[in-house]
Amino acid sequence: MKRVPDSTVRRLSLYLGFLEQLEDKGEPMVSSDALARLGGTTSAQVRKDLSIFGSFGKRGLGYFVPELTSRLRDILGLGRDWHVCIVGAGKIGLALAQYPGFKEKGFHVMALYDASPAKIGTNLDEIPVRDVRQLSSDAQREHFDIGVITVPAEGAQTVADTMVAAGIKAIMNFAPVQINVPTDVVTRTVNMGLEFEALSFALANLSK
Amino acid sequence: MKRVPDSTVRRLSLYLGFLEQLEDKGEPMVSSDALARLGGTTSAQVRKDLSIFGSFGKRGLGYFVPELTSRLRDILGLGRDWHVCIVGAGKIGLALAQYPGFKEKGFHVMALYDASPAKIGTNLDEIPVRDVRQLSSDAQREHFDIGVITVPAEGAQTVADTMVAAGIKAIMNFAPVQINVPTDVVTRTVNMGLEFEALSFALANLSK
DNA sequence: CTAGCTTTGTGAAGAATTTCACAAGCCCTG
DNA sequence: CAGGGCTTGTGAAATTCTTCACAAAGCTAG
Repeated sequence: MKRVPDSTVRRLSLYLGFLEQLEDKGEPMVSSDALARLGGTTSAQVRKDLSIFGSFGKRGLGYFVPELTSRLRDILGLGRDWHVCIVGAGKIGLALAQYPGFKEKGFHVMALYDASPAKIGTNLDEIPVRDVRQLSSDAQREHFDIGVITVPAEGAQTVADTMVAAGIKAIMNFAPVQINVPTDVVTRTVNMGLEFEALSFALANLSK
Repeated sequence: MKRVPDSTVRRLSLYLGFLEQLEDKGEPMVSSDALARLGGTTSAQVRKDLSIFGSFGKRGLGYFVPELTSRLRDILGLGRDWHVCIVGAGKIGLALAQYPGFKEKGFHVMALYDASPAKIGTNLDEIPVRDVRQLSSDAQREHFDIGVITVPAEGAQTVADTMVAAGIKAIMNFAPVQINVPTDVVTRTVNMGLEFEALSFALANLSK
């Protein structure tokens, strides 16, 4: 299969968002040009992005909204439910666990893990908070697909190692450090510090 | 001035993080190769990234850690303090306001804004929570450099419009929608949904 | 059924970014 | 001070990603 640029995957997610809105409004068709305008890109880009996976449109007409929506869901692997565990029941961990758009997309937070005795044993909207030392054994039994790391920088690599050992193949890292994992494990790091520094750079260079 | 690729800015932030660690450890020098390994890239890439802004190294030796650290801080605009306001005192807004690495980098959260009467008037670690209707007048007086949007999708564009009208030139958007602003205003959207969908895509296509 | 309008799908061209590869420069040793 | 060992800085090549441009195909009207 052809290599898919990361930027294409990002845009497909965006298109899917717009398509879902259009579907709610009952729009039957959409053109690549309309999608492009919503997503801040060009119609050629939209068509190229889609063409990697097949040709889903009708010439002269555009794309059927429900069909394209469902195709994109499939492509992005959103047709099924993913089992998620979050390690680190701090501010960000809890915010994520309660994020409503999350479950809607099929990401089910099965459990939170933490090291603090004060938190272990409590519940957050039906989601149990467990001892992080249980993670290893739980992961085997509960088949977590995605592990989310929301612990401070120092603990991130240890948590990642535990997740890898437990057979988790996809890790979302919110700790502000690089984590190392085997090549068969996918990671994404969301580093808010980086985003703010990019803004700072842009501000500092506005007039140049 | 030469156009700077977004990917380069990202990497510079990463390098800066590593340099700060090296500085704490008291390392006097670092090579492009060492930085590359820490950041998961190549030494040529590191040198190209830096070469956009000048030549900071010594051939045969590498880079002086304190000097390069300070140069990168300057380049990224981290030499000064930025005044930040956060609109939306929900889970994510509060988590951000309390994020410790934030103030260290010079991003000072001056105020939180919300529409809920229950929250308005309270304080969070010395940060006041104010009525969102005050934002416009406060922004003029307090010279916010950066506005952060952490309200639900529906309200994001309105908040962005208010920020633009108040003269804010940089907006960080955590709402899962595109926001439109004039070209002289910089925005970055952090869309966690998108990140998770990228993971989902990778998982769904692992074996292919 | 034909003409005219529209929009897709896609090679080819163009632009941007990354990688290569090597001369230039610095340090150390003898 | 000459030679060997390193590492930077940077044009040139290679690769990746985006934009262009147009033939192919569908729909509508007459």
